[in-house]
Amino acid sequence: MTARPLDEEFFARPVGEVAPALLGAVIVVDGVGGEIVEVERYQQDDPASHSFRGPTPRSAVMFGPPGRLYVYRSYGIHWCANVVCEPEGAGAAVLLRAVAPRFGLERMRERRGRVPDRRLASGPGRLCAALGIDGGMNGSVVGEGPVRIAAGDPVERVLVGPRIGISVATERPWRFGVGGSPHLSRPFPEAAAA
DNA sequence: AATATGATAGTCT
DNA sequence: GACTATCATATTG
Repeated sequence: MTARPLDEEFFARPVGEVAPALLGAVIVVDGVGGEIVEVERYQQDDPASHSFRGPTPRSAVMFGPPGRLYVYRSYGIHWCANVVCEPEGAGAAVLLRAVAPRFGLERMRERRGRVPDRRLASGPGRLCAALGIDGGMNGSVVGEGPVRIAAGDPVERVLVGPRIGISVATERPWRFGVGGSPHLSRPFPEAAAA
């Protein structure tokens, strides 16, 4: 891989650009990872975002510099990982929802137990478990610590749809996926194409 | 295959 | 005191 590492400059752009651009990129944590195949976009003008009501102790990282990890606990059990976008203060981030396993498969299987490879990292909680991301990595700089993200091959078909697991702003089509990937957390409601 | 439910704890009102 | 940016298991068809 002669892949270009994605740095702060990449993530400083509008989250609406960064989110789909992250599809196909390769995330690796301590050598374990793969291709990003599903993400969601969040921003401050967004009732579903943790940044909606301004900075709080939890969401503070979202308002910090771009290119950092925002990790939070979900439903008391799981970890979910985002990458902060846009200039400092904006409160925008991209939630990493699914990865196609490519490196460190053995390690992922150890951490996830006996599940089919297609479900190793297909979901925000599963992804964090498989890659070993936890709250201790909240605020860490992508590219400087164990977490690396590199540009990947262009994605042939980008799927777009409503986000998962939220109860407000469901009309915003801010979930993005790699068309045809068997590693999506859930299928996209595809418009019938004939 | 689709739907239902319980686990579990931090965050905010 | 209510509400999650979820997941695994159980149940029903």
